[in-house]
Formats: sequence, structure tokens, C-alpha cells
Amino acid sequence: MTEIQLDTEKRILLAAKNVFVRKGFDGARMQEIADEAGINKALLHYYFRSKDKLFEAIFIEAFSGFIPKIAGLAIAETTFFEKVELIVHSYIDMLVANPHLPLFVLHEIQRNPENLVKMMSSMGVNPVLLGQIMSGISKDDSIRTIDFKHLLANILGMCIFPFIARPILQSLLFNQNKEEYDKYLIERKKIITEFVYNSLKL
Amino acid sequence: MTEIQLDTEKRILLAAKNVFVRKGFDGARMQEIADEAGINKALLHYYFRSKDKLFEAIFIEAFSGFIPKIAGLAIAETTFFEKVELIVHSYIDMLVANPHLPLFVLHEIQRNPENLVKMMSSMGVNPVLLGQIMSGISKDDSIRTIDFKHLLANILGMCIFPFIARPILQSLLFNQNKEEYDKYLIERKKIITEFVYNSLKL
DNA sequence: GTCTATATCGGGATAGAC
DNA sequence: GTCTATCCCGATATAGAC
Repeated sequence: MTEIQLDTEKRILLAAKNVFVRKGFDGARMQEIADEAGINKALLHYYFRSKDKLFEAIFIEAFSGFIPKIAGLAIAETTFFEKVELIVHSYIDMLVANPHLPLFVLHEIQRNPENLVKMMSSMGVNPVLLGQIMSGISKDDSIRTIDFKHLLANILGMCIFPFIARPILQSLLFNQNKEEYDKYLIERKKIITEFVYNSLKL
Repeated sequence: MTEIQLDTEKRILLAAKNVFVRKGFDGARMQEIADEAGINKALLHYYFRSKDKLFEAIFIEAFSGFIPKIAGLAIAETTFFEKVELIVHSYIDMLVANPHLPLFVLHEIQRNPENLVKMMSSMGVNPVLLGQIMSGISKDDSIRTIDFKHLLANILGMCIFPFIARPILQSLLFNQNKEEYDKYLIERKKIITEFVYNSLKL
């Protein structure tokens, strides 16, 4: 992290992100955030008026990182399978760097579903945009026909699942060997790309 | 539910399951469980000594339903692809009936990872058993070679993801249309089966 | 801006009557 | 077994000195 001394607000946001992501909203304690930021509770309320407000600030940032950056890819001058490879690789790299992000986002999204739609549209993600990408794919006649909605869920599911289910899978498949599991996660970049390729090529 | 009047303990367990699954351990309130069971808080502590104990009882049941029943399939006298189809269909049917189960289990598994291994082995799920299934698959030379660990994550990921990410995807892909999303979930039984088939057949 | 001290409240747990 | 009343701690939030 190389924190040569960030200003207080930054330190709070960093600490809050760590604690909220690890514990969820209900499990997180203002005291723990204060400790991790090297300050006291009162100062948290000085910068952010309430726990809710602080959480909101964290969540927006986390959520935007979690939504796949597929918009840009829609226009890119590459083949369909190169796009898939790019999505899978960059997404898994992001997850390796932020392994607790998915479960955090998914859990808190259900706690407060109303805010979701607002955040989505404020981020420029909407069904219309996705419809355009959709039609772009079905035009490619070198691949098998597949509904974009299903393809998206397939790819994201295969990428995300091993991260959110890590405690189960690491025990079930690797006898709790952490290093082996990290290797497994990296392997999946190639595996998933090939899996999609084999399934859709004609 | 047709509850013509279950005995108190059953009513508590049912109410607790609903509340815990909806809110998670930290978010759940003993008061809310009591209300939903039609009793008061004190009686909860009479039947189950603490919130932790009550949760434990719920979680074991929920967790065992969540672990795929793949053990029996290992011996079944069917082709590989028929096994895949059977797993996908029965698993998605289970998820349709219990849509909140996955996120609940996944979240609480991280809250208390130590208990996990015990529960796994007490349920007879272990790497050795999975190793046997693994070798059973690689023997089948009518399919492309794939590491069972990756295939398992692929299938489970594709099945589970649309359920845990429902609030995002329903907004992103279906403009919040609930009925359309339910249809989409059912469609996935066929889609996933075919996706795996196309990817692995030779 | 940052601290200590304190108000306030919610929620898990218990006592004890019926 | 089931209830009401209460204890008690922990956690958010605020007051106010420096």
C-alpha cells in the first residue's frame, strides 16, 4: 500500500473499505474502522456524518469497479473471441486484486435494492447499450447463435464463482492448500476462454 | 406453506431460516424471528440458548442442501452428458425453490470458515471422493479432456450466478421485469447443458 | 481537526410469575 | 411452555475541550 501518510479522509476511506468489505455493513464496527485508520470514532462522524453515509461512499466506488467494463469493448476492432479473452483476463485479474469485492457487492445489493437502479443509470449502464452489444454479437456468423444475456451470465458466473466460493472449494478440491488455489484461479483465465471458444466456434 | 399449526420448535426454525436467509447473521434480529414465529423473544432462548446456537441449527440444514448431490451420480449408469444434464436441472430447480440460499451460505461461510471443514467431512464430502469422480470423467474418451476442478466451477458458477446477481441482472438485462427474469432462469437449464455439451463433445 | 467523555438506544439474554 | 419485565452491554452518535 505504501502509505507514507495519506490525509485523514483518504485513510478513513481506505480503512472503511477494508472493514466493510470483510464484514459487511451490519458486521462492520465504527470502532474497527477508526482503529484501522489510526484515529478515533468521533473523527469518523466529523468527516462522514453517519455510518450509512460512510458506507454509501465506499459502496459506490466498489460497485463501479465490479460492473464489467464492457461498454468500451462494444466498439473495439477485434474479433469476438479476442473480446471474450480480454474480458475474462482483465476481470479475473481485478478479482485476484480484490477477492472480497464480489460477495460484498452482491450481499449489500440485496440489503438495499432500491439504490441499485439509480446507481446503474448514473453510471451509464442500461439495457439499450447492452442491446447494441447484443446485436453486434449475433451479426458474427463465425460463432454459434447464443442469447447475449445467457452468454454474459455464463462468463461472469465462471469468473466470479471460484472467488466467492473459495472457502468451500479450497477445502473441497485442494485440501485447504492456499498456494494451489491461487494457481487454480490463474489457470481459469485460460480455461474459461477456451471453454467459451470451444462451445461457440463453428 | 400450509401451516395448520406446527409445534413451536418447528415454527421457530422456519421463521429463523427465513429471517437469517434474508438478513444474514448480523442483520437478523431475534425480535423479528419471534414475530415471524408468532411468539416472543424469551421463548427463543428457551428452545435455543443463544442466537449463535439457533443460527447453527439453521445453517447446517441450509448448507447441506446447497452442496451438490454429486456423490450418487458417480456410480450412476448414464453417459457423461446425461449426468451433466441431471446436475444442472436438479440444481437450478433447487435454486428456484430457494433463491436466497446461495448468497446466505456463501456469506456466512466467510464469517466462520473454521466450522466449514468439520461440516464438510461430517457430510462425507472429501477430496478423495471427488478424486474418484474425477478419474471417472477423464476415462470417457468421447469428450474433450478437462480438469474436473474447472468443470465443476464452470457448471456451478453458471447455475448459481444468475440467482445471486439477480438484482443487478434483472435491472441490467430485463428492465426490472420479474416475470421475464423467471423465464430466463428456467431457460438456463437448457442453455447451460448445451453450452457444456458443445464445449466438450468431440 | 482531533481528542475525551458521555448521551442514547437497540438488542441479546435472563429472572421470575403464571 | 409461555409470558412480561428487566438487565446489561455494545455500538452509533454527539458535546465540548484543546
